[in-house]
Amino acid sequence: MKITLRTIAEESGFSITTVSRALAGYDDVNAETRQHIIEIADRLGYQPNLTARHLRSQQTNTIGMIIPRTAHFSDPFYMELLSGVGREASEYGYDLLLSAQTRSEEELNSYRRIVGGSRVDGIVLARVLVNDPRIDYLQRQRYPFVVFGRVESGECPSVDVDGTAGIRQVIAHFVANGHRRIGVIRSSHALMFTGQRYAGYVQAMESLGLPRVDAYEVEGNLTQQSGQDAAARLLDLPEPPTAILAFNDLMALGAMAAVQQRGLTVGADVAVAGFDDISAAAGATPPLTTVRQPIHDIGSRLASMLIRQIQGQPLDEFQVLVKPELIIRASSRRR
Amino acid sequence: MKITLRTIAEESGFSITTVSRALAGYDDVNAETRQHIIEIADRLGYQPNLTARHLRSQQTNTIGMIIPRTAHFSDPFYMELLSGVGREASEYGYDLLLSAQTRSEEELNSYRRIVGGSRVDGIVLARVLVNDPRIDYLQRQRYPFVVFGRVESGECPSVDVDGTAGIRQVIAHFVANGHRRIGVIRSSHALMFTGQRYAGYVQAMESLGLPRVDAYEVEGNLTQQSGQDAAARLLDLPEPPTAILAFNDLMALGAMAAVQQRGLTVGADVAVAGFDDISAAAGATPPLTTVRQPIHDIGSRLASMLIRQIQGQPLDEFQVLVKPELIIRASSRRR
DNA sequence: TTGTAGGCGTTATCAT
DNA sequence: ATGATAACGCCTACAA
Repeated sequence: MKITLRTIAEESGFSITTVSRALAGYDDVNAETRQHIIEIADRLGYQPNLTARHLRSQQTNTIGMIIPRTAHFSDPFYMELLSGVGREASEYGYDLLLSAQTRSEEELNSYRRIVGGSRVDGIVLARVLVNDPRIDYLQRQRYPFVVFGRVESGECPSVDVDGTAGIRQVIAHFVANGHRRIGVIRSSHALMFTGQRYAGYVQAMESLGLPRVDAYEVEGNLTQQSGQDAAARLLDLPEPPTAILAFNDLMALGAMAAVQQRGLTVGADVAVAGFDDISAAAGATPPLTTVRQPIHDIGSRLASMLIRQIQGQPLDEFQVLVKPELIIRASSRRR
Repeated sequence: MKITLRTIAEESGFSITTVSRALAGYDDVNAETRQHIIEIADRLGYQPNLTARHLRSQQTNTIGMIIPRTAHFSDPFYMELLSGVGREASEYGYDLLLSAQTRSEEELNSYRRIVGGSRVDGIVLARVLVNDPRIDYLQRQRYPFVVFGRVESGECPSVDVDGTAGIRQVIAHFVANGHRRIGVIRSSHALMFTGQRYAGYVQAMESLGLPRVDAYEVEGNLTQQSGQDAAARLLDLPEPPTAILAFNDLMALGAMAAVQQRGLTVGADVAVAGFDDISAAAGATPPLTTVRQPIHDIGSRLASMLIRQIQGQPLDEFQVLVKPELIIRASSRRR
């Protein structure tokens, strides 16, 4: 049977009000009374009903993350982000609510349900789209949220990595290693970060005086499989690229698989590089050259920005831009 | 401003009750009335307050996992389990609440808070201890929960891997490769699975006629660092083991590092094997021989068992035992 | 077909 | 120092 304030009130003979205040530590309660009440509460193992408390206080001490169905639950990017967010949230005494769309649900509806339903106090958003309807929605609702990425229109707290600079570094590295035919497996232009990374590609090619070849540019959907398929198309070209740059690590790992499937050696025959530095990147065979974004730390940073915002504290920095770091590993070295 | 049933009631001129029933699809509402109400609800973007609904219905459509502080949030074991649990939960339309202890909190208190506070409808438990106080607590509360692992006393739904058989296979594999001096980095005997895996070790050594040497047996705490330290102690012995078996992959990876730090070659000079097959295992250099437990799938299985239990459906199997599989990779092959 | 009333468990306000 | 009352937003007997 559930122990509520009422149980303790009846057991002790005091009113629910007094019990509530005694347990909350208010000082307008007789010391003996409090003692007595606390004793009973302990004996009965009272735990306040959090749902009721949340309803009453209109806050949940919980922040939320919604995992898109496309990313599945095992996308390492989300998992690392998650671990950073969760870690920091727990420092603040917040719980983390994870929600995935139910089978038939539209993604935006998940947000409506969770946000409109006051299920959490704030939301962490990742993989921002160009003209992201989720952001429109959250802004209109004036709901606390933070973004992994960047939002041009309007201000919302965000942390992003300079994808343009990151990709420029990769291309420069390729070229320094003698590559001139560079293939790109980019992500959809619907994604915000694609534009930034693509700009890095364009800038680098121009400043290095290399022509951009249409056929060297293919699109993947961020999964490993899509990277493998995309790389296969590149390698099937009459004059295939000698270096392949994928816009995330998962696709880069797929590209390595495609290269190896053709009996070619990654690094020696075809250089491959990615973006993210998920933990599988360092462990791959050969280890993957990539642009490191400290996903875990960014997650922590986002969580603390979000919680500060929820608690009405001022943010020291509103839009954080992290410098990415090029991690050169064997996948882009001529053996 | 928040849109509630009341808002719609006022806007439409009907009572809150009628609005509630119209939106819930009850058929004792005039078709026109319903139409009208739905229209207003849509226009205002009404979303039911989930906290209120949960309080009223006494259930949250949420299952919980509590991450122990010792494991941190980035322990790959928990992350993989999490992804399995989350995936399946979303199939059932359940959300997943993650909670870590707050700084000073005892682990059991996290359970008291979440469970006693009716924050979730059920709990997934991992890393069971011998005489686990959490299980005592949950059983006394008659709270729905499932366990990754095994519980001897009493019945609770669980999924476990046959650790004894798994470890026996590893030892047999070592011996078949000519190893006779076998070091073991085991986990604490406070953990339930340690006993099972240790039994596998003892059985294998006896049946193969090898003596167990006290000095070849060291303890780690499941982290990579502890594995590295433990392996260092083994390698410092006058007659160090030629094969090292760690009770989880993270410690095995640490052991590989220790071996390599001494300028020895993993596989050729010292064989190393682990347990779990976390994704980093296949990616390690060299790839790690390990006993595979399908953590992700087990997580899914657990979630579905838990939710069925919550919904009062009968379970087809109560205590599931999964056969583990020995995955032989380069870390245990003589080059 | 619609509305009134009560309660889920908590906390805040206002009397006493 | 203590208690009665109301409210958070929802749902559901029961009454009309």
